[in-house]
Amino acid sequence: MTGSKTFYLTTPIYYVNDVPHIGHAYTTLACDVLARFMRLDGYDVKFLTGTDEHGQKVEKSAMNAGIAPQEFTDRVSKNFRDLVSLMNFSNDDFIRTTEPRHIASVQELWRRLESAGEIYLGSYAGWYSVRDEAFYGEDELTTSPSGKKIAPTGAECEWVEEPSYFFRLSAWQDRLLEFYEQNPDFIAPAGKRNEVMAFVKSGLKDLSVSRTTFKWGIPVPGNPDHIMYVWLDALANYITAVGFPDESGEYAKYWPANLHMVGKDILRFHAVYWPAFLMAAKLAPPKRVFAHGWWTIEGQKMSKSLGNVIAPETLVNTYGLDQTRYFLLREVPFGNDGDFSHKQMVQRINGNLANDYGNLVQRSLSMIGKNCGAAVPQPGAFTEADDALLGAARNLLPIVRAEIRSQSFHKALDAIWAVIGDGNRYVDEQAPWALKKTDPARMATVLYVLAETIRHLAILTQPIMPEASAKILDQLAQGPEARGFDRLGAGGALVAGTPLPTPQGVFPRYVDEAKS
RNA sequence: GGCGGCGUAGCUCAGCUGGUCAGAGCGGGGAUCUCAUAAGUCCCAGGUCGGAGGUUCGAGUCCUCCCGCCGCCA
Repeated sequence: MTGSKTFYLTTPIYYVNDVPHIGHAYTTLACDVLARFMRLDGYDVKFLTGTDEHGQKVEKSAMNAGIAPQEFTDRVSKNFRDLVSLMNFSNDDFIRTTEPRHIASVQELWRRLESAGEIYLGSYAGWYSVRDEAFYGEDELTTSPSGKKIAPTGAECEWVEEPSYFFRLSAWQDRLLEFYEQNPDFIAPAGKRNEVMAFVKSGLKDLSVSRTTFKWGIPVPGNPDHIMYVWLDALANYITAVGFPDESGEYAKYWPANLHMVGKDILRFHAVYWPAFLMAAKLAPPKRVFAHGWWTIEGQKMSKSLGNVIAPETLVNTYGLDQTRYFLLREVPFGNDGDFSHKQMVQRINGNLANDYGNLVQRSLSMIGKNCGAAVPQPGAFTEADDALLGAARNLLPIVRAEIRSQSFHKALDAIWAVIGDGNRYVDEQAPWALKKTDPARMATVLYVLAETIRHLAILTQPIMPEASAKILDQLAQGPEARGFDRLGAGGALVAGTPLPTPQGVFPRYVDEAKS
């Protein structure tokens, strides 16, 4: 699988203290589907995910748990590694920001920024609330009767000044705008791109990139009183994972990244700060950042207080793994916010998966099993209808490829499902059960066309639903070597006479227990 | 407050540079095949395309204003 075509994509590194929820699963799922697709399409793919393990809050949580920060993160980062196996993610690496490779990488990045004159030592001053651990702007504060400054949260603030290193972000405003202009696909969706550009146009201030108020982080080279700003630390994981500061090897092969997938809340860091850091360090910026949306649950925002946070495990256990993967990418145009509801999930499972896809496979394969000696039937000459269906199936790859590459997963699925619909219509029109008595040879041709169509569908649904698609391909006696996209089209066509196993249902209907 | 977006059939939404653009899916109603997971297929929605003006031979599709949502920024 080594070739000149490479594709490097990343999820954000997840804040290690979080408990994985549907949002984390969604982000990584989108990347997983893209990664699997590109691999099947012949690319040399590197797919990275991981955990962000530094910062004051981690330090405190560890203290509360009565253990050292490293031990604490070792423990909780497992939650995210478990998510990988739960969701059948195919990442090639799992990075943790506490790893030595990362510390070396970030410190080298710092040195390059510093030697390029992009970092200077100044002081960070402002109204600080110890209780909130946050700075507030003068205009956000109110004054109490006793003359104290009060934050919107009601916390008392004090004026503090601490030495801090700054990154000359203000100097990058014009170059960033130029970069956005020259790379119109750098930020997606388009609406988000406009927001980012408006933000940059409104003026950038130099960015504080070190703190002296906590210790759990990566020390600034040459001045260990300072701990690096968490985002500088976190963002650099993307180059750490390809071997930076070694710029040969994987770095040369994979960098710049083809895609950073992020939630919309962290777009600014990836679309403004990150390219600025990289360009300032004379490194190439990534090619694209995609900001996806949020999920609500049954119409309500997910929140701990409402108690409606959905664990990915719950979804998988309730509805099935591939069903969950399918739903998340089919239900909502990728990039938009979406709502998860039990009703819609059941609708998708029973309508799209069981009735449309599953049933097409089952009715076709079962007729072959019963009427064609459990082997791939011998086709005769193809009719116009046969060619139409086969043509639709064989033309799917370029359509699906274009959609997947632009992260329009829902459109890719729409295109595949259009052919599934064609397939079901074809069965009705050709009525092979009637041909069985009148024209067995024609029946064999019809069933062959169906099997060959299903082969295409199953190969193409592998990235979204790896397990279910594999089951279908098993039933067509297509081994692992016959499942790449290079086998799509007439060249990889099923060979008549190939013995087939007894077909089994792949997408069971979901029956609501409450109603039965 | 500034900038941007949105408001199209019950629901979720497609509709690029103005003239088959009044559509799809789901729900709902009706018909039908019987191979299949009580699955499939076919037909039916008369929605002033948020409101009011304007440009044009002609506007969901462009302009202005208003109303209602949402995002980003301050």
